[in-house]
Amino acid sequence: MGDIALIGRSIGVVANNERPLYHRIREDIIDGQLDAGTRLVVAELARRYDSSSNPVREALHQLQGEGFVVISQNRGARVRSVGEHFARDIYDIRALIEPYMIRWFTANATKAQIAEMEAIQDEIEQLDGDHEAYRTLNERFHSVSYAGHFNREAIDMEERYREILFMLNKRYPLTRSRWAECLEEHRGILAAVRSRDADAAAAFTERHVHGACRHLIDHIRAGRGREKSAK
Amino acid sequence: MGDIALIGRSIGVVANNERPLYHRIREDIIDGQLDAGTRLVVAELARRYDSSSNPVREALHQLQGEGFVVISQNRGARVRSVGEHFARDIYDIRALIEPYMIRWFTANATKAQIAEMEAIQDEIEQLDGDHEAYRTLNERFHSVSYAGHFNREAIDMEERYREILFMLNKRYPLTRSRWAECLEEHRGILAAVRSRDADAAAAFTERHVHGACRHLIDHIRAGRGREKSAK
DNA sequence: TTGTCAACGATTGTACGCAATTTGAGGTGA
DNA sequence: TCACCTCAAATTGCGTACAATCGTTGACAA
Repeated sequence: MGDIALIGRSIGVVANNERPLYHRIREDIIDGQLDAGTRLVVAELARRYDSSSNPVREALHQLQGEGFVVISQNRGARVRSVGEHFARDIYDIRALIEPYMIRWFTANATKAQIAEMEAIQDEIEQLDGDHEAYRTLNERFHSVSYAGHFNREAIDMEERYREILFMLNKRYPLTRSRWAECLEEHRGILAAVRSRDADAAAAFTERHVHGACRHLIDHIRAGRGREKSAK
Repeated sequence: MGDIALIGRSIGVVANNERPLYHRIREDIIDGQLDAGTRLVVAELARRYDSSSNPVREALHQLQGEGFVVISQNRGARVRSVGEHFARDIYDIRALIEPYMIRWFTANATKAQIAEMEAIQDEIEQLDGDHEAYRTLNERFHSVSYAGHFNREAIDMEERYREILFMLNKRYPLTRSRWAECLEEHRGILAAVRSRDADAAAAFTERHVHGACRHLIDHIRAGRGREKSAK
């Protein structure tokens, strides 16, 4: 077996087949490797991911379809930059979807699922200012309740929006007061789920989303204020 | 200058530049030229739209991102087939989004917009069983209230879902009873908007969506029943 | 009838050439 | 100094060809 040829080939194959190019670019956008507004030059990306232009173009078009990328005629692709408006629009939608989803969860959750949520919440309670850990656990907390929902379209939408907002939120720290609110809201959700009170669960969830929205927008505005004064 | 070459070239250019390939395929999917489940073979489409494989591939990937097409690894693309489940999932989401949008419209509609809605509703009232016309006017009726909304993401989502459901609903006629319900619901929405009663407008809108959902699903089930007995 | 396997069709990735467009740099003139 | 023009480089978008790979199909044998 031609070792060298195989090695050369397999490096390429491994790098390419590891995962679809589309996923890799998407992840790099979400975790900030490619941050908002960055130009996405086809030739560059092809080199970067050790691929060629066709797969890159296809991935970019798909990402445009999902809203992560904006392609303009003859001007190429850019990572979608999420401004205050867009963020508020998305949170508005989440404020409708999440209560809808938690309602079903409240009615259908198994004891094991509830126990899992409680375990995660316990971990969160014991956290002490570690934002990174909080974001991860918060994600897990909510995904317990949404992952099993019957409405796959809603799940996918939620995921997309969560990812988009994730890459925006990462830039801003959680204030102490918001942290406290989050704990409060989580406790409220848990209590409601335990007692199978769908209305209460929905109400707490809506508060949770609106709270997150206000928190983010305050930070964006503060950030813009600082930018302006720096000028 | 090689005339023949130029002619060959210019025909291609004219046909291609009419509109982006992506739009043309999307429209053909929505209005049923390419119906659900159809295989989308790249070479075929390239011929059909007088283009080449690269643009087709890109268009298909973008359409996948938007949910109109499903691409499976090494098995090619198909027009997404919308089953009962998916339809209900989408209607569930619309039942959240549309009331949200009508609320804003109720608070912010200009007199001219309300008058426009009334004019469209008058036309609908005078219709007599013409389903085709009803669908068009119904679309216009609702687009008056949604097109001006501040939440662009919600508008785009609504439009996508409406198009997906449009291509499904087209296969089934409107029953007399559903027709009557629709008129009733429209009148309710109009009255609520006129009196700036957001809650009422939202309630009627939600009923409108749920009614449409039930109507469609009944037809799908009836259709399946007929298929089975035909076997 | 069932299972195997080879041929075929289609997708997927790669490569190259060419036209059209955008963009930025530099020069010109008011 | 500033507006405006020109031009060249960079990049996109499209067309084409081709190799590798995967799924499917259908013939054939057990």
